[in-house]
Amino acid sequence: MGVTIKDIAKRAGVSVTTVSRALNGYKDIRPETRERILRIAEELNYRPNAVARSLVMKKSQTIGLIISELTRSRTGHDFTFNIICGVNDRATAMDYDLVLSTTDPSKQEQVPYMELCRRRQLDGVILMGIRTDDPYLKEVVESSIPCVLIDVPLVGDKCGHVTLDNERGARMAVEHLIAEGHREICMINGHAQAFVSLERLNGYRNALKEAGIEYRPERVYFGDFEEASGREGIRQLLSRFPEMTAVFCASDTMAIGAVRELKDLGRRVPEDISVMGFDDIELASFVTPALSTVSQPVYEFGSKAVDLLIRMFDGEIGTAEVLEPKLEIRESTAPPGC
Amino acid sequence: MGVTIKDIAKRAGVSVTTVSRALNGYKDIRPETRERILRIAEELNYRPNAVARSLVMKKSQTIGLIISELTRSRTGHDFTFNIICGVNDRATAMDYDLVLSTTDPSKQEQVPYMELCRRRQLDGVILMGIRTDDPYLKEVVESSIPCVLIDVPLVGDKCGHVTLDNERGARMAVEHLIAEGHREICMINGHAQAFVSLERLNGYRNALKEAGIEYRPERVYFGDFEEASGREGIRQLLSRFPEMTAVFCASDTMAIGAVRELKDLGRRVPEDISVMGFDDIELASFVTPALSTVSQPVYEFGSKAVDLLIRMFDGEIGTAEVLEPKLEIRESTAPPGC
DNA sequence: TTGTAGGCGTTATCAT
DNA sequence: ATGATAACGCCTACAA
Repeated sequence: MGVTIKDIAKRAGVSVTTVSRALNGYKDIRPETRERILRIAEELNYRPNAVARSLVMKKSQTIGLIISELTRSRTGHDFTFNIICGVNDRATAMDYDLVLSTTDPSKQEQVPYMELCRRRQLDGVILMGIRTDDPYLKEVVESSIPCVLIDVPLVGDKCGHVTLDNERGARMAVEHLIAEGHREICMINGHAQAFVSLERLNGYRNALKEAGIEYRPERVYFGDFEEASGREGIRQLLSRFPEMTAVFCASDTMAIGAVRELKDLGRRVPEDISVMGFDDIELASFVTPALSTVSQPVYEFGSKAVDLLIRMFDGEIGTAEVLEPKLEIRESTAPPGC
Repeated sequence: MGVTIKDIAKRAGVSVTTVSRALNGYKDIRPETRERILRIAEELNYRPNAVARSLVMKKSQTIGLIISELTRSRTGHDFTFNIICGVNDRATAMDYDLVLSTTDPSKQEQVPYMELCRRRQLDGVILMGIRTDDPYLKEVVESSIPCVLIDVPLVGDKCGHVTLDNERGARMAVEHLIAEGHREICMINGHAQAFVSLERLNGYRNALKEAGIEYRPERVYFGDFEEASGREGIRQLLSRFPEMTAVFCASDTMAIGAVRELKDLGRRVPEDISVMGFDDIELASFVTPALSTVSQPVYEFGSKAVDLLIRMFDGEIGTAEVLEPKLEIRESTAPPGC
């Protein structure tokens, strides 16, 4: 079936060694011989067998993108997709192939990430969607295979991460609300098993502090990033803090849930309550009112992750890549009582 | 680094052959020997090297998912993502690894699909997003490697496809419009290099015919599935056919564009003009008014594609999998003048 | 039931 | 400048 260097060697009347060297651009080969070999390879439409090469080189030119709970969360859709795009594009550009894999902690998968890595000899992996309490997180970070985490701020010898300056993003969001005149600001946060939740909470708190507004922990509802928890969150907060005029949500999905629930409750957004999201998913600009939110350069998360990984292949140690958020003001926020 | 069957053999005091057979469940091996080998493999945390195995077996237990223009089209987002999920989940369940790859015909990539296939010894590929005028389509179908196309109705010995009954879907959409009382119905179609456009056009035409409404080709605008072309399309159609009361769009993205343009033009949806979409992307139910549309079981496209592929591995010839559309009536359609 | 030997396609070492 | 030869980790006749 496939033509191999052996076929070329035979046809060119040389040894496979010579063919291999000619093909790989070694210098110690007579130009004419090289020409001839290259020509024959061309004629025969030869394609190197990456599998054989991986075996002997112990390097597969392949990186793995491992996504936790790919299918389940709706929140992830847009975010995940953009990561995939970024990773794929950059990997392709850098001449790496990409294998996609997913895990589902709830399914108690016994054969986790590293299984795949060793089996397929992946040169490195990019991990996303992992919770801080995921039992395999430790395994991955401790393993010798280079890895890059998305939104999990760990660094190690062969482990780095890329994330957003979440504290800053949240702070910008709340500062905007304050600048508009709000003082009674609640927060609907993600679950505590995500580092981003903690950092966004810090941002919320710091913004209040700087404005001289008291931080009250009971004004923070912990949801799970999904729409339903946004609905639930706003309902609870509203009943306990009827004086609230604005809410900052740690995800657009929750923000959308909050807006919908508010609508059901007969409250207007932003006239009665301002709602700020986080992420800037595609939906954010399509819903009514269009969502004011904090935008993350998600595609860059993916491409930076690949770059970081490849730098570690080249011997560098893991680092942290912290990207900058950008405020995206649309229609869901306005001065109170406006 | 990695432990191999050689290590196990040494430790167990047997030959690698015996180890290999024990591990692969051959029967011609003494139970005690097998037990011992299995135990040692466990102890050593042995993992078979898929690369080595692929080399000798000429089978990689890997399928490729090749997506044309992954990043560029916004239309594709939701559709593509769901395909990825379906393919990934099913492939994992069937014990195949997945390599993701993309092509961009506009970039004149010289090393197309088959390159990847041969290089990585992919057992088969799933292709999506390919235009009928893509130069590589022929190459793929003619090649000996099993392939499944999404939305391109070709079958061959080792080539099958999965698609929707697009004619029926479009017919259902237009029939719904007609049932609501519309008779002046225009269409915003996708580009002619997609088979689905042609079939949806057929559905539109057939629905009109069955209702005794004259089909007028000039009432069909050909866009490119993207939002901008929905805007452009509705503008042109409206100026030429002011009597129009409804429009059927071949994609939700174009429908959303049409709705937005109508809004800009001061027309109300659905009071002045009813708008029907196609695809039922996530956005469809979030925009205002929520989009009436034709739903495709996209996730199933992905999983069915994997199933079909694996059946071809087992010797079956390519077949066509045609899935059923489902009407999703929401708020963007209503009786005319309502 | 188990072992020997050869090979999968490639690269690397060491001669020549 | 080129060629044997030996890996890489695994599988599979064929022997014993």
